[in-house]
Amino acid sequence: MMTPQVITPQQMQQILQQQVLSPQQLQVLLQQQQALMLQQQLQEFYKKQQEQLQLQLLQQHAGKQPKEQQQVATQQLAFQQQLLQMQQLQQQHLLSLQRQGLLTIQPGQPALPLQPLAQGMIPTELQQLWKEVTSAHTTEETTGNNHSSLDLTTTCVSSSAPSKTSLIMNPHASTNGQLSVHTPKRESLSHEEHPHSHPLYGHGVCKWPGCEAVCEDFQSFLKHLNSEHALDDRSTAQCRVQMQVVQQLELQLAKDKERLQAMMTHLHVKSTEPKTAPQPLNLVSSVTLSKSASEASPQSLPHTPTTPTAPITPVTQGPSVITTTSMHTVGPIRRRYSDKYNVPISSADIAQNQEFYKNAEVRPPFTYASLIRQAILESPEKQLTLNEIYNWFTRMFAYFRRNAATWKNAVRHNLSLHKCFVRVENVKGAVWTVDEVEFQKRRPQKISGNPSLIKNMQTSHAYCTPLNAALQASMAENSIPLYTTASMGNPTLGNLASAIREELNGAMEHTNSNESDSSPGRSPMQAVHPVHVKEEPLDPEEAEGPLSLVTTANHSPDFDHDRDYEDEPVHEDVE
DNA sequence: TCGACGCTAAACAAGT
DNA sequence: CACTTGTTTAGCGTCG
Repeated sequence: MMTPQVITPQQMQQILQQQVLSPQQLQVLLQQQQALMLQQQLQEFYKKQQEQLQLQLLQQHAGKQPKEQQQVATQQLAFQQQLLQMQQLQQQHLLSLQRQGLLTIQPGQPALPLQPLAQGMIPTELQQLWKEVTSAHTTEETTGNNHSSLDLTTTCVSSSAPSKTSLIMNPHASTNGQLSVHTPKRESLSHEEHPHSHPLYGHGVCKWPGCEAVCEDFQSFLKHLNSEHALDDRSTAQCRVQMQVVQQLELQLAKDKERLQAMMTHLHVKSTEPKTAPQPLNLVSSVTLSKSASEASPQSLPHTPTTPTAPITPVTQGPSVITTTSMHTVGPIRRRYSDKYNVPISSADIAQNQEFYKNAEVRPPFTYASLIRQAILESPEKQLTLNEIYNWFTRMFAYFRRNAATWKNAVRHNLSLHKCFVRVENVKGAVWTVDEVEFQKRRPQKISGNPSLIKNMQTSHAYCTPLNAALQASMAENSIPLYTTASMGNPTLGNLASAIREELNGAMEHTNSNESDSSPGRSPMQAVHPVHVKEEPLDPEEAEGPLSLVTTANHSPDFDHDRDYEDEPVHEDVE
């Protein structure tokens, strides 16, 4: 961690899951990783550019036209300068990274960024080539620079490769017109309208990449711009770098937008359809509810939209972009996914999607255990009677308003079977609580202890934007794979993420305040002592783990009103 | 192939 | 007796 290296996603996962780092450290780590990635990208770009230049030189080697000798000379010089400037640029970038504390470069550390320039680029050789070639040098490099120096700032970034970007954008621009807005014309217009809101000028500083020169006012900035960032080779090189950056970002954005669009389309169809198509495949066929309903019906029934948390892509399908949505066609996959990640649905998560589940007879992608746990944890006392659990199910999910015998049986079965559900004898009968120790105990083991599982997690998310480190830790803890930045674009995913964050915040507060919140010592486990404990002999490790209730602070007030505690007597006399 | 896991079905017991 | 609650077993499918 001291010596910055781009760590593998797996390593990142491990770090996150083992939680050996504090959130702050994680954040720093993430930023460092980003910086390093950027650095590597730059290097690659430089390499590419060099290769391109060489290629150009070679290609034009045959058809040399001894013309414009003067131009050749100047361009040759410019070329050399460009090399120098690129090196400078790299160093500047590195410096800025160092300045931000994102990168620490040891003195002895090999100068990463300078290598690509040095290798494969023998100046004399190139000069030779250049000499022979440059006459016909009408590459895009020059065509792209046919702007006034003042113009350059905007044209380079946004319009120097308009064909390319627009090509990328086209398919998506139509989906939501935001991208089409991003045209050079508009930008330059906006500059004219707001002359003092130059994108390269802000907070009295020139925002030219790697510059950061202080400019008292806008006029001095303009002067600086014209003098320091005139149309020269350095600016050109920098511009190209910026172009590359922008293109990559746009590409990424385009991908994400496409994904988002597909998801939204998918969800929209889903959320409206269910009502109009009541039980297309007769879910009521009493028996084999799950098989008929969740596996067969989806063909006509909307697939569960809840894929939100479905980051895994077990099904190899054509439209890779929408893998998460299409995987719902098969019930078992949903099941598998949900139980594997043991999705701890937070109140907020359900709240975000509650309308959908309430109205659409779509099977929620959560296991019974998860749902039961959620139901219990949502209750103020963190305990529910069986009937209350039933009510929660039917209230929250339209899907559970039919085939009661089946899923109720499943609920009872789960309650009895899973150690994490503890039956507690109460004044007015028995209530069910969640043994968080038990519940939390297993999942981390599952994940952290099983490398293959880690491997299976989507690897890219290790480089996601600096998410709240705590959030990531929470995700890891909850066995929820981290999401890529792309995935975060998904509204439902976002919901989940925010829900987790919310949950975590609550948990944090909970721990920080040392349970000194509204109900001190009101832990259900303390409130009533279980009279019935599942025969499971207590594992020695079971008692350990002060994390017990920490992650359960997901009680959402949003749902309090919704709960129908006919008679919530469980205001047990706790003290 | 095997074990773990979840879901469903069903039998059974005890209590209301 | 019917119903609810709770336990347990069995079979099946999926996944790693």
